[in-house]
Amino acid sequence: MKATDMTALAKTDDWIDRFDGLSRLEPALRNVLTTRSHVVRLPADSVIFGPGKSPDNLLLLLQGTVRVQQLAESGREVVLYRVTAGESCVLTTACMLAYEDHAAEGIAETEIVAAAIPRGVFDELVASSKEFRNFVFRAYSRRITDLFHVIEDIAFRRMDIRLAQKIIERADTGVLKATHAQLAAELGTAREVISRQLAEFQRRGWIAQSRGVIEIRDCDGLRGLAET
Amino acid sequence: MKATDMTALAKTDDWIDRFDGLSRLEPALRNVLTTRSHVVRLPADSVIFGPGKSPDNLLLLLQGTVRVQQLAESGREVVLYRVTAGESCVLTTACMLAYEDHAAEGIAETEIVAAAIPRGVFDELVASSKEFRNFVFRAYSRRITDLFHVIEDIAFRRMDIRLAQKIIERADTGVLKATHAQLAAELGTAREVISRQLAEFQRRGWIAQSRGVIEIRDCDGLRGLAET
DNA sequence: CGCGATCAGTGACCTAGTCACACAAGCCCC
DNA sequence: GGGGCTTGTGTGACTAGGTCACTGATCGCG
Repeated sequence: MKATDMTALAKTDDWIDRFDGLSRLEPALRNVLTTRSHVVRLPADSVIFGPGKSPDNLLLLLQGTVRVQQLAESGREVVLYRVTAGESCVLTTACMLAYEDHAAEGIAETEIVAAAIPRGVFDELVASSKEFRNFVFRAYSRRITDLFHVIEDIAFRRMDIRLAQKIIERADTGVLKATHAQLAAELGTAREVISRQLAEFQRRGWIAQSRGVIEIRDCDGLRGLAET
Repeated sequence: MKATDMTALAKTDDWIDRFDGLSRLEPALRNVLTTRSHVVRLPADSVIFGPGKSPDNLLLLLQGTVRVQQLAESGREVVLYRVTAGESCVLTTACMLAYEDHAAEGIAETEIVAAAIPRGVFDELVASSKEFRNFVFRAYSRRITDLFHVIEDIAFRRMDIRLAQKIIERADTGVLKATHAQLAAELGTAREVISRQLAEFQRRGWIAQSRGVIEIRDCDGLRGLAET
């Protein structure tokens, strides 16, 4: 489905059903959602929020993915989680709406289409609908679980294992388009570390590499490591 | 103020004012809170929640502190944040209420006194009060900010700096009672690393050590490192 | 006093992150 | 199609941090 189709779809209330938990909203509230939220389209690489730029809408992603990452002064970064179509950005929104400027930012990885719920409407829905509250708290819960997982990974897991997992996770058709530097930012490490690990994976025949591209040659080999 | 006093206090609605944002609750809602929540006292080292043990009350801490930490299979751990008197445990509660069992647990560091708000009352208050909603979302925000900070620390900061900060932060009167193993768990590292760093701090005359006790001798020295 | 439990110190070794490079591949633009 | 630029990758030497297998020190307690 193309973005233009989504824009049309958003005029009806059908898109609500893409969001786990919102499908059971009472008709009146569906109406509130659809009439008082608007659809936005943003090009790839847009900064959705970031230091000094907090959103005042709750975004429900209809299409595309948003990457949320943490930046350090040193220039290093680490990806915290991704928001995909059918998910909401509650955490960061509510987080922003109240507190200090922190060093996390959300970036559109692809062109995105989203329903933007103004803060007032959000508040109204939270007040009037148990379903919506469940939706919101469930979304929070999911993100926080993700964060816990990230912390566990960074603090306790070996780089080679994390890298193997990441390659498997992000290589659609056995091919992953990413530079070593991008993978390093993804995992919160240095580029050289990735280069060395990938060289080892290649030596073992698990992958083949060329500039900006990693091709999986032996998925079982990778998986064997990843599941250690 | 002793715990017994707090128990008495909790019978009036005064304790509400200890919680940032709840002080502006309308009288009717204050009443809901005080009549339908009960005060609990738990001894030090109680497990408030953990794998396989999710709370069904929202706790508002009146006295004591709760440590929330992440456990790894390897046995290593890391402290995520602490909940202190006048704060709530929203994050973990709401987190638990919805999703999978994860590897975080909350432990009473001291004897604690808390107001326990049943899930139903929580839901009712979120629905009926803008103040309460703000309170909840602000609490979330704070915790998430803490988590972001933890991630930044673990991923990008040097151990010696983190250790120096932790010592300053947790040494009340210039003295910190903690074993090397406890500090290691606090920072998510290994005991040996802490031992070596502390030996170095001692060599520089910043601290003095004895079994289970660290005494600050030159706070400026420590601070100089911590603020690097 | 003697004994077990807990706490701290140490050396050898491995993994990860840093620094300073060299080199290679694509890209543009005459 | 040969310069020059930018971006991506490879490498060696070094430091920081984590693991393992110990030893010795200290404490509590019967």
